[in-house]
Amino acid sequence: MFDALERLNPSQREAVEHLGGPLLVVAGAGSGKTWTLACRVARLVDRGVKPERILLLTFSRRAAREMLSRAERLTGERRLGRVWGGTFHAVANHLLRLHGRALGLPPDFTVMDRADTADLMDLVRAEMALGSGERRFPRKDTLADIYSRVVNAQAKLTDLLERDYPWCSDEIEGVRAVFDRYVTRKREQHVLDYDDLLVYWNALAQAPAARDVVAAMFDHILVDEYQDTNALQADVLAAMRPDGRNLMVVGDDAQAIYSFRAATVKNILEFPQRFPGTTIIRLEQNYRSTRPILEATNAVIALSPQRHEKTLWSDRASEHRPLLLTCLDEADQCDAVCRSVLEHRERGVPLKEQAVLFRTGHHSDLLEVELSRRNIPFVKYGGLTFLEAAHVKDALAVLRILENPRDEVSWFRVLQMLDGVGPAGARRLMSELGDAGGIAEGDEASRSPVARLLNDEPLAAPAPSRPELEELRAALRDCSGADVPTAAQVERVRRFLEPLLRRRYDNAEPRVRDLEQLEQIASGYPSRERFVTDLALDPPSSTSDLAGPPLLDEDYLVLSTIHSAKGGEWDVVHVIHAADGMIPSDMATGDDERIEEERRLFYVALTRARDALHVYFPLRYHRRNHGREDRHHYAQLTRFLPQAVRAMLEQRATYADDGTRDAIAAAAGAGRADHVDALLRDLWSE
DNA sequence: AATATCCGTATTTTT
DNA sequence: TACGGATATT
Repeated sequence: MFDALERLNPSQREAVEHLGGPLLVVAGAGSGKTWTLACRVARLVDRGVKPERILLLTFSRRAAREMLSRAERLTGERRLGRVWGGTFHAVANHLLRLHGRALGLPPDFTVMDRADTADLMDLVRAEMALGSGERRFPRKDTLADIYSRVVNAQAKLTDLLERDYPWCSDEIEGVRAVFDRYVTRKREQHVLDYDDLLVYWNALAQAPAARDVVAAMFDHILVDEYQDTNALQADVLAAMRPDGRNLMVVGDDAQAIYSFRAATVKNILEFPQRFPGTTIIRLEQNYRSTRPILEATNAVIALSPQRHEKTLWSDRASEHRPLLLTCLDEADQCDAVCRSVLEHRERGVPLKEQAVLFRTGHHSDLLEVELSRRNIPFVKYGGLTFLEAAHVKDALAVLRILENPRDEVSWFRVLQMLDGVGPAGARRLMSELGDAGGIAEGDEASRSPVARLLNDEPLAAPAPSRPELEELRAALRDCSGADVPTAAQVERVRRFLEPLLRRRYDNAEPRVRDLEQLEQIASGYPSRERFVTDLALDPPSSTSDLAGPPLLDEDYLVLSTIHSAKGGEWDVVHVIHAADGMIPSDMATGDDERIEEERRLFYVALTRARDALHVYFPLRYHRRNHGREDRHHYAQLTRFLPQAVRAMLEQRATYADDGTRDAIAAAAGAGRADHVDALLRDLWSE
């Protein structure tokens, strides 16, 4: 412990040792933030603070685990597992199961994920016949977006619609009505959405009866990645620690990349005003990257018009500048990445110490195919669609009606899987089940919809659905026994679903295998409740989470969306698709705010590199789903690498310098006039 | 009247 | 792949 403290620089040590008033640590990329937090936790315990009285709020459960295991290595104590570590949402879930009763919240609530939220919105939207008028009304995903932003930003609907959704402003009455009904419905059903978790925590921390109990549970609160928290989360913190005593937040406004989740850098910028007496510490020495890499990344963020009040420096000398590699097209880019990865491996950098980063999940599709072909193992973080696949949601819906028979969205889903049952039929069956008292008060156990199904009560189901309905009954019955392990329940549900999947899909095999995978995941859980809650709050974040342990001792390359790479670092980082339209994503090119967020995103990607940074730019993109095979268009290098920044990079191309290719390179990389010529050429090049 | 099915379109990032 | 809208089928 003592050793570790010696190795800290003075600012880091101050952050570790600070006691008393509120503390804001502005920690630049690679400035040893995680290490400092881990040291602080270790030091607090060393001083006699009980681990279970420390609350460590992080951006992901992975980050909490990582920090706590470092702290354990420091103190040599195993007890740090008792530190309350995790996301705001996961911590809220635990606190509300313990103390939610004080707010009249049933302790057996279930948690809805984003898709469920949208589905419930859609149910309400359809009931109120809002989609069928002659005017267009926001879709379910838009409604869910708006709702979530209003709650998380603690904004007025009117203002938010005007500012961020002007095309929906005219429908404000309808939107309001949908929200009202949506809230009523989820209350009746004992379900909480993500936003509710924070809202209720906030209420709990302010409720006269509960306030003292909940706030008094913790002696110290530490928050990581504070630049990516939202107004509601800041309110929760203020409610837990009105005077900011023993409250520490760490973050970097230059790395704010979650405004789409209503996060706001205001939280970190205005922290000192909100908590008077704040001590501010800046961590400006970068230990991660070599000097040439840091110079380039500093240059990238310097072009941001917002002020970032710090300058990072490094004393890690190196001759190697970051590489900007121009490739012919995506296939060429894949080839270049694979070759570079293997070269680095030959020179002693294991695959695990290398990462390929990209803007969106599917940017790695082609690369994944190529890696498999060349037998290079990899895991992918972010952009996973596993839980979004219809058949996985179907399976989970069955488990969820067992867990919470009032869960309307799940019922709706399950009933529609039956042959001949569509939205209208599902609605009718539900009211038939519900009328008997399922949703009403009273003797719930015997009258819930599940109970009625189990009791073989007759239902007016359409003829083709009858046999499947009987199968569903059998499956529910088998799963609701007293000691059926979670994995066995998933297995039973899979057996029920298999024939339905084969009926619905041409090639059901991969889907059935997905359900086997789900069974694998379930086998790690002690209860169905923990399983369904965890899938909502801490879904598998990587393909290795899905594959299970066998991969763990092997070496594998890391593929990750930039968002999921937050907080990570690797010896060698490959950033692919450095083209306008990819980064910045053409979904985000509307207003300056969003462009600036894309710039920070690019900055986050670049600053993950310790020793080597390679940026790849494909000149041509083939338009796949667009009829003709060899249609393509020329890309422009990302606007975040203008000439002044490029001068700090080593620029190369994958191809030999013959005239034609030079011309293409110039056209795509340089001025707009040339770009126009390239577009012209595109007209006859096919 | 309700469901199945086909076709074209548009697909960010995540608790 | 999911959806919205249209048409075909039960």
